[in-house]
Amino acid sequence: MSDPAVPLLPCLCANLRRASRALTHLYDKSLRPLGLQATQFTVLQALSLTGQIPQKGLGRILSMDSTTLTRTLEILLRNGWIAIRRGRDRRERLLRLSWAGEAQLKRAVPRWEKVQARLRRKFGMDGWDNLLKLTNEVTKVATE
Amino acid sequence: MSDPAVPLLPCLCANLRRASRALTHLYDKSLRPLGLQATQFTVLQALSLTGQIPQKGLGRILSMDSTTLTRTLEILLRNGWIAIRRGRDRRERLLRLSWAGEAQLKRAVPRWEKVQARLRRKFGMDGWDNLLKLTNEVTKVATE
DNA sequence: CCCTTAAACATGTATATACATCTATCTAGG
DNA sequence: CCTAGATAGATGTATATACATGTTTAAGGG
Repeated sequence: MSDPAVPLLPCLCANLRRASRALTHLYDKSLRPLGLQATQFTVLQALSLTGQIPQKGLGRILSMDSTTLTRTLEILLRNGWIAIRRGRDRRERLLRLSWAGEAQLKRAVPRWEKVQARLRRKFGMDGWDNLLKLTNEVTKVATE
Repeated sequence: MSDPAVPLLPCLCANLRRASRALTHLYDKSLRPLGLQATQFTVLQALSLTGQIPQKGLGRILSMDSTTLTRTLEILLRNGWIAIRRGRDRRERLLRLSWAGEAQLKRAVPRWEKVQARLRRKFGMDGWDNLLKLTNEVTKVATE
């Protein structure tokens, strides 16, 4: 009781990173049968929402360094889940889901929904919305 | 306006990971002059709070795989910031801060406090407490 | 005491992440 | 047109992260 399994850490970053590790574990476990990691799923889902988009733009949306994205896109490309072409600005790479990528996303979504639903149940509607809102706020504040 | 720079993502994991990346960036920037990463600072601070503790126990507190910790501890050891000895149970490694580690932590704390204070100002007391509580809750729920 | 099983940690491998630096391309002045 | 500066992305390097697997030690049952 005085020695909880998950003690509150004094550092917001430490708390958030720990939560991120723990939560990612859940999503990863659920997606593992499809050979997908949470990050990869996120990119596929984001591409599905945005449609064709330059790498830089996707990086901004995900608050992810463009060079980090380069490595993840390499994996998605290797698996045939995305297609890349040069933009009119020939420095840009325009990204989009491939057919196989859409199919993979479609396979993944039910599993993802199950995890989401389970967590929504555990947190309650209010806790859930609060969480989304607050984490979004963190990103905004940290990005300014 | 209809295309915010930081759109709310439908996936809790994606939101949390994004916030984690953005927030880590702040802490890392602040600690960089000391050659410390946020994760390393977290381990030093945790060791300062717990005192001597086996690797497994530290992993549990941080919701971090023990093998992940092995690699981070390697870095801390290389820098002379921690000391490791075998436990009575000779499988265990008992971790503690070294003198240099305490000194390094002491150098880092003022920078860390500045970031924390700045964020606390931005979120307000309530938002701050809420954030700590909620992220802690996420860890608990995801760990069950 | 021996054997089986389990626990703690190490190691190999793959991905996630970002910084420093480099190349190619674009843009704005002249 | 040309050049200087800025931007998009690639590459090298280091750390963060976890899984599968291997090694050592402990604990328990015969």
